[in-house]
Amino acid sequence: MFFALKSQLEQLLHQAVNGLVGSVLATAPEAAQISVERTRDAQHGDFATNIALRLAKAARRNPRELAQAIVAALPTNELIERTEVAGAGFINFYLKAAASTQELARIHELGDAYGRSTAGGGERVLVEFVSANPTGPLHVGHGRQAAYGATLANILAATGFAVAREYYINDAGRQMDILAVSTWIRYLELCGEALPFPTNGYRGDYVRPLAQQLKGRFSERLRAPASRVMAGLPPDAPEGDKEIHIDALIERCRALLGDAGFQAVLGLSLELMIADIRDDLAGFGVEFDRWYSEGSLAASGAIHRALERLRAQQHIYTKDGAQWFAATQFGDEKDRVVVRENGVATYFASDIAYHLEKRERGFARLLDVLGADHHGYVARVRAGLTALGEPGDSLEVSLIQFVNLFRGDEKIPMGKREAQFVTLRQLRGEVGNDACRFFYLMRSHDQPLDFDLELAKSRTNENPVYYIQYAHARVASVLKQLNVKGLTFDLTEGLANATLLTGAHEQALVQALSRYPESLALAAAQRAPHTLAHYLRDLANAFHTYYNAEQFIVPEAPLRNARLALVSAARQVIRNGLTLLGVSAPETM
RNA sequence: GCGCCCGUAGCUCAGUGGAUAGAGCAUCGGCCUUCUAAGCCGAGGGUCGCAGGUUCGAGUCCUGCCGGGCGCGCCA
Repeated sequence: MFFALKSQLEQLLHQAVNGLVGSVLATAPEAAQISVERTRDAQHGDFATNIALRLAKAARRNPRELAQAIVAALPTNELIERTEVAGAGFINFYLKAAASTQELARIHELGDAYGRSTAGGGERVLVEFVSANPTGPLHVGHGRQAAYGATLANILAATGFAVAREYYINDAGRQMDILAVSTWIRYLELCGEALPFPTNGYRGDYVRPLAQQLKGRFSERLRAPASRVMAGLPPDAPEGDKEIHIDALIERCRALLGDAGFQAVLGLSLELMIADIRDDLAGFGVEFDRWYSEGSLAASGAIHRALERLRAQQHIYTKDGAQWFAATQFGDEKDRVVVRENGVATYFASDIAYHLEKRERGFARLLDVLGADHHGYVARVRAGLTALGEPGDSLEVSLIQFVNLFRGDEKIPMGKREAQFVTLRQLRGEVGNDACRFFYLMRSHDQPLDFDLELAKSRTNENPVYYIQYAHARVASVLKQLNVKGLTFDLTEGLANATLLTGAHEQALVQALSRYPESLALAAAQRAPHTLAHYLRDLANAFHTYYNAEQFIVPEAPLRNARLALVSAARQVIRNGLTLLGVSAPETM
């Protein structure tokens, strides 16, 4: 069984502290309190714990005195060189060189699996992300959600959770009707009809190919004369109301095409939009286990069942002709409509049913990745789950702040209308997947992101993504040079001579490598992929510093192999980390 | 008005209640005859928005204020 250095020390500390219960300590402290941390300054050793400071008050002891007692109770261990009590009552751990060599051997032994853990205990987690309406192509904001969700799912899977990735398709409701009408109007134009495009329709160019496909499949069988389409319709904006106008247009479309015809237009539009989104995400390295249709919830009766359960618990009441869920009783700020006056269930009703269904499928933890503008939604969905008897904390939401695109100093407007550069596909095409994923991930998700296209495209030292990839490529290049010189790398000899790696840069690099499992665990626990990006930057820095300070391919075989064992371990860890981020680890650059 | 997120170096941002607050960029000065200079080394640069509070200890937790972003539909 593999344990990271940090958890090995924590186990020792755990034993020591529990050994003092009954004598020095009255009661055993919570396990979470017993932790060790990396020191910031080598003066304080490799790891340190503040446990004595935390327990001093309850134990009615001087912190330093308590620290001494804990140190005395610490089991001996082959990793620890010495311990000391320092400052206000910290316990500092100094590790033996053997700890470094042991870690180096582990990296080579475990390879791609180095850093992985079973911390999640196989808990089933459903990560739902992107879930953008299929009424248009994905934009740069969705890209950030895609990068975050996919990477978080990777990180959770690597730390022992049973992860499923899901995209919820909002394929029911009025927005889809509007898409269908938009396609149809463009289709009529292709057929030669002249008619105004509705103000509230989807005006983007992406609708035209949908119309072309429609015409290819149905020829002119769905054609209606413009005069019949427009006859007697309430006026569009600016004279009239654009909402009333488009609703009337939807009804006219249904009347002229019949339900089957309308469904054909809608179905094809939806199918093509989803295909486009799926293709875009796949091209971005983002795959889902399931694409879940909102419409299927109504069809399967899931919405009806969820509402019946709420009704049975007396959590639904009628007011103004609509049915309301008493969300305020479960922590929401106001009650919410679940069935409108016209008898149609709301989007929120679908969402309750969907989240309930996720729980029924056996997911212990529901992790929703949403745009920051959806934050008002969290309380009501949680209220719904709670009312249905599900634990409120089984739902966890990561809110992803907005993306501002810049070209140098110039901000690119993101208006829906004629914004010239808004889609994820265009962004990927311009800056490339690697820079794209990395830029999305290098900032904390709860911080708005300024995405500078010039910077992301630049192949210079200003661009952080290449810095990490370059470290990886450099190792590959060193090993290539080795072959050119007619030498081979003997890993066994390298590991056997790892004690030769005593230089400051070598120690720093080993230390950076051994932090990887901790970094991964932290990224998982905090749902914070950006911490992994920062870690990889630090690791690359330790490598580049070493690279510039020492020659690896030296004449003496033992030292050469030891150094190659070290740098190839660095290559392995960089690759492991970049893979989780969805960034490639190139052999050459 | 209410709710959520945020305020840290000139700029963009890290910073799981812990020891002297850190990176990158920008600025200035060094390093290629040597495994890829997309690299390395060094220097300067801070009232962690403001004011209280909790704590042995606060950039981090609590309250208030100031400033910014987002949200408050029988839309999705």
